Amino acid sequence: MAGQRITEVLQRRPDLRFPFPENFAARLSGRRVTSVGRRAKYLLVDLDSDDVLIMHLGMSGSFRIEDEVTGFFHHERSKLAAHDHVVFRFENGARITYNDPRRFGFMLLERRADLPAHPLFRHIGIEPLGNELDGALIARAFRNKAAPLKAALLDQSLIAGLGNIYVCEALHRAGLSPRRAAGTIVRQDGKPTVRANALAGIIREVLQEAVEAGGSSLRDHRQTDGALGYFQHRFRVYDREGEHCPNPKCNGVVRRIVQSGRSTFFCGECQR
DNA sequence: AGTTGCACCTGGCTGC
DNA sequence: TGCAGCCAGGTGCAAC
Repeated sequence: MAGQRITEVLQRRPDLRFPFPENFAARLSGRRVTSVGRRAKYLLVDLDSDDVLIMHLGMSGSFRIEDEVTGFFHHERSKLAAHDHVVFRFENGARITYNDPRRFGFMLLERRADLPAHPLFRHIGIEPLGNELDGALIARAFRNKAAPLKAALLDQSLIAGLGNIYVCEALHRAGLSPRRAAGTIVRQDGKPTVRANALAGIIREVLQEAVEAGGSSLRDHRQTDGALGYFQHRFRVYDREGEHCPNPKCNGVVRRIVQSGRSTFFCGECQR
């Protein structure tokens, strides 16, 4: 998308999770994309109109990118699949289609200058792959927190971008129980501990490995070029209920429990 | 203020 | 083969 001009936008229903903005297609058509970025799990597409297209994939959203030069759609221009909700066409002939069976994703348009104060972003925490994440940050964020570590790590207002899979994986690697109160891995005075420092490093490590592996293909996740991600083969606990704990020094079995309505996979033996 | 639970949807899988 | 029940990568919001 970056650098390309949007020639046409097809919006096939009035809403996803939220209603589309007024005149959505018209505000995008003819605009050039100046840059593409991300904040937490929100995709940010900057336009030369000073609007920003904010997109979120929810649980089941995906983009299909078809290049007129190499793809087949040149000959099947109008072929749309079930749950194809938005189609962007570009000056260079490429087409990007947003598909989302559950429609938990959304698209919004906001003025660039309004983003920092926008309700979606105002309370968003730090980027886990940025420079701010370290033991000291975790110490500050988790100090006096009674909520379980699982909930604290999923809380986007503390660290922005960790989802259910990567929280489970990070806690296993760190040897920390998802049920332990978050405040118990930091000192009363808010100074970092060995555990907090280690957890910060492990969070980075898990995310970097997952990105390098192209993400985790559960049912239908693909990279934008259609390739499958393969981080799911490196899961140590996620979706591995009943399997032996992969920690070679541990005789435990991976368990599944439910915390705040979400599945948590962990080993009760080596995660304390 | 901090937490929890529900709601939003469709589809895939399991077990009867 | 059909159908009910459960589960799924997320997060805004109402209710405690």
